[in-house]
Amino acid sequence: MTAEASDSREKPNLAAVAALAGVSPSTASLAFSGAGPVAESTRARVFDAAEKLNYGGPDPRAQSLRRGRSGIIGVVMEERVRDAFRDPMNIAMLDGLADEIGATGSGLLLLTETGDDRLGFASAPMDAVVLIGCSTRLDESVALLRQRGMPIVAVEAPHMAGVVAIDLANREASASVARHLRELGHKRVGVVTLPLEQSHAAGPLTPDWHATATSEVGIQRLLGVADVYDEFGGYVASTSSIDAGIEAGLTMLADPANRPTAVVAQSDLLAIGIIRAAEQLGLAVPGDLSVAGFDGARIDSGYDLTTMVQPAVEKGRAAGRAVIDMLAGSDPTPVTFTTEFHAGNTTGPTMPSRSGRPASR
Amino acid sequence: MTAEASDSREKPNLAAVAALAGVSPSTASLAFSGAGPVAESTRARVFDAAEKLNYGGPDPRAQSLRRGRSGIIGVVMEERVRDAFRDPMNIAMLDGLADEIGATGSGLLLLTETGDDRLGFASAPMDAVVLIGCSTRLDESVALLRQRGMPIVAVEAPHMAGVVAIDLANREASASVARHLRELGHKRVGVVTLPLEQSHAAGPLTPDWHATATSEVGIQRLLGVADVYDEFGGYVASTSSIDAGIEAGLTMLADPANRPTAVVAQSDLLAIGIIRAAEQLGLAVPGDLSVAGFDGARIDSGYDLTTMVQPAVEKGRAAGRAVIDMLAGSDPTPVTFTTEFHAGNTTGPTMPSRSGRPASR
DNA sequence: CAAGAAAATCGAATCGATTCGATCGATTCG
DNA sequence: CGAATCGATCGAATCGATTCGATTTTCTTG
Repeated sequence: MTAEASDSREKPNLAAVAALAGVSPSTASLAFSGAGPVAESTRARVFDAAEKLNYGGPDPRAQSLRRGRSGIIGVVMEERVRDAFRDPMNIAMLDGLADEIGATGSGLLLLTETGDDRLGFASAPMDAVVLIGCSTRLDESVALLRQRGMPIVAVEAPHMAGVVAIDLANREASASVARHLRELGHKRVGVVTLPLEQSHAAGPLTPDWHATATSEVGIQRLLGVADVYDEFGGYVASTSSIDAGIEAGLTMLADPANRPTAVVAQSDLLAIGIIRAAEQLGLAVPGDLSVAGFDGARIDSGYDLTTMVQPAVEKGRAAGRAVIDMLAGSDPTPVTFTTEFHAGNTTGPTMPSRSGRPASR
Repeated sequence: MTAEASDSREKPNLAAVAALAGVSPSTASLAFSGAGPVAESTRARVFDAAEKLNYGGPDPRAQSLRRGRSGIIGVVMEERVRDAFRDPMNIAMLDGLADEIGATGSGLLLLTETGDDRLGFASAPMDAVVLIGCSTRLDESVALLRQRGMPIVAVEAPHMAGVVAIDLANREASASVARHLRELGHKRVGVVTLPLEQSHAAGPLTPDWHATATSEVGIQRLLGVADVYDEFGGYVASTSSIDAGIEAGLTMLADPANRPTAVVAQSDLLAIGIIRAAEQLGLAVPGDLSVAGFDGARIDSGYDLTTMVQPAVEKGRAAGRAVIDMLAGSDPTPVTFTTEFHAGNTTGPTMPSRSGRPASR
């Protein structure tokens, strides 16, 4: 009986197609996948049957179970989508990642770690995971993933066993900027950092920041400045954005008697914000205040920002390649990228006779 | 024999855990999923066994086959990641989408339609697909998806049967801006459009644009201007970015004798670019040139841009809700959002005595 | 104390495909 | 002409879990 051939209500499966075409399911599978030898006439018959039944090809869910691969790479970002994508560095990294991953036919699954998702995101059918800009708060989830044998690549995260690290020489880079400012004669510098803790609370940098900070990037860049300056003021921004930079700037620069002559921002967005704040307060950049950034984001702002240019797209690429290597069975070597100093027009020598007395003792 | 209990090389599965715990696989499944009644002692035994075997919980691949759901929503964007995320509107939509989708425990699979991926992306294990800013070039892929019974939601795309549409009243919005400029006395206006064809080639708007254009958004916004002005010059930008706007501006404003007094840009990024171009050419905004944008992106530029504010996040949210509805079995009603006019300081009345004679005949 | 209800557990079918080894013809070669 | 080969196709096992209906155990209650 061919009764089931015209059963047009249920979703058709490969077996139904095979039955209609008069071949075995295995042959039909071969016809679709292209692997293995199938006679042209048979192939045609299978495709005809598929079209007749409105069959759209093998179910990816079943394929991924059988093959043990889903063709999906998870990308975990700490923040919500809106914030994560406001940062040009994240986008650049994602771009590089998408480039490499896309070439293998896989897709990127966006896993923003909002609230209670923490435990849940480990249950998505992915082949590997890339951690981008994540602090340590992911410990449990990562442990779960690793236990499952899932390849994990982390970009600029604290090192963890079994996790391939793609790093940036943040400390050295930050020290370079600090040295640049010292050479220009700056004695009083302020640092505006990326969020250091998962609370993302803004406020002055306290002396005991080291005890509570969890953000690897922020910590390293702070240490870089500390390598050059014994003392410096600081402000922790709530996020990497121009607005957060303005807020930080307005706070740091508020008191004329106690104002730094140079500010090191841990991102270009923050730096632009600080410049905006300076403008609002009537300070000239770099005349009254030098501002240096970090990233090399080339933000349209009317200034040529002094900054450390980091190869963000390359970082993403490297992460992608690491994932591909791991899925192929080989274990990739961790990579550490370096930055390049870019001298712009937002930093300059200290004015000899500006504020009364030099501040550092 | 309990020989297989200590087989520590292969990845453990639920059956192995159940065996070690001395229960049936079905009970073990119940213990993990939480559905169904399981005695506390049994649950503990199962979890112990799982830990002993290093079992990380049910395999998502198998779950998605059995359940028929993968917990993954595909997001198709026409451009590559880098370009797509440069546009604040895309990010805002994605944010709203992620918000709604994330609440259901699903994730977003980024499908940038680069090159030959066209056929491939239909084979990812997703439960539904959201098309964001896509032209008609996706026809084949969409047909394939629809054939497979996959729910499809399209934001501002040409309407297609079986695809839920989330729309914006682009034409009316664009007409509003045009009317605003007419009321200010502008006779010669220029339009800078988003890419109209998939080639993304930049260049002057030709009279026969209507014949080849495929980008719904660009078309509608052009028609809106045409509803108010019989004649206008135009330039097609290569993408929605400040740089593309600068390029367009420099071209359009190059010839002083044949220069519009007002420019309508189809995005805020383009508008900012045009203002920058005007500045470069020594034109004052809005003194010599009025510029209006579209989106309400609130880009930091020193200007308060006259623009149409669109609810981008809400659009994303609506798309998310539509997806959720469809997956729940009900069919959502299409939504059309409207924009709100924002009068900024980049548009103003025409100078009575600027260029010799009014241009339109 | 027996009967019925509720709770806990189990067996077996199922989701939809892939893939390895076996089978069956047809062709080729010695 | 018999044997070896190659191409095409098929059977059956497998991937790893979920879930429905059935069975057993436990707790009430008349």
